[in-house]
Amino acid sequence: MDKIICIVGPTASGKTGLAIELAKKIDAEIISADSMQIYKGLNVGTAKVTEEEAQGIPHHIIDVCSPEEKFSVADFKDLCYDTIKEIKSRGKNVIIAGGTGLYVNAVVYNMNFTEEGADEDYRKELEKIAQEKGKEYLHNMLREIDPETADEVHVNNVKRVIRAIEFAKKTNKLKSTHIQEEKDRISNQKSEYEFVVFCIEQERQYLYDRINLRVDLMLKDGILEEARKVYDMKLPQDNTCMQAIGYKEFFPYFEGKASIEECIDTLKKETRHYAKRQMTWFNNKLNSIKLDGSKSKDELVEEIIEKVK
RNA sequence: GGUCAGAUAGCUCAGUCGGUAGAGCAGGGGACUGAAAAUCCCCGUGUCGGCGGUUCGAUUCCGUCUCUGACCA
Repeated sequence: MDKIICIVGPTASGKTGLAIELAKKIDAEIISADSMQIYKGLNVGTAKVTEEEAQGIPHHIIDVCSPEEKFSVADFKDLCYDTIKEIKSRGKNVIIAGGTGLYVNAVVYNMNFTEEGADEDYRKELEKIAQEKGKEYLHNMLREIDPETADEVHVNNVKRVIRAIEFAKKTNKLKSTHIQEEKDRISNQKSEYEFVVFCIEQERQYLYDRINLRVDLMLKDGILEEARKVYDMKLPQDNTCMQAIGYKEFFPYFEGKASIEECIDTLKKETRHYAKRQMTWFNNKLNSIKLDGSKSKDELVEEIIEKVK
């Protein structure tokens, strides 16, 4: 099979299980497209596959960083293409499964990233400006450099404003120009691989019930202990691990500022909100074939194989 | 049984000195190229508990009923 099957869907929609069933059928290995499963030690909270669940199917791009390390889409894209090549060279099929929309798009649309990456020091500098002189001041800075991007990015979205200014400084190019070039390229140029994307859809209420239930199961599986470990690492606020859902929500409890019940409710809520954002992405930013999540795994596996033929 | 509160959006509540009402949360929609599980934007009509009365006009005042809570027996 030349095609590479991608399985996306919101959190708790059943991607992991479906990917494994499919992999067994078509002799494939799985690449995870998940920005948090990248990290070692974040297991229960990120719903990382267990050895038992994996049923011998190799999983890639999991546990490739330690919690204090930085990782980005660009890193993911390169690593993913290398991994695809490596799996293919062994004569195996490739399945990409994951919930990080941007990561999936980077691979499927073969997004180009510029040579220059993030400049942490410059970001800090710009953050300081935003704090001292205000978000409007920073946004105006961007407007002078790249008015088109300034129109696109809302004043309050400081992270994006910072990135756009940083982009212009580091690459000597405007972000708006780069994005436009990329859009033109994507519509003209084919990637070396053919990707077929499937998106699992679940009825909203059912998905939310599943999320709530899954959080309860995570508690039994020791998410609290895991969160405690992350808390004790005392990583800086802007560290990626500190942003993962399932950890930071318990910090108020560790600090005696909230009850455990309150933290659990927050965690469930944040997970629901996250699922909503994922659905928006998958519906609007990625072309996919929809899968009815209420069907059995076997039915879905058949459906996928049929459509990929 | 009696007294006193309360009953307004899915939830918690605010408010209208009488001119049919608004916050937070929940929920919904959206944006997205190196932090993306992040970050950011937009969205509030609901018999103002039921029935009567006063009034040009009641969710607001009065009566009564129902329900909930607290206290007294």
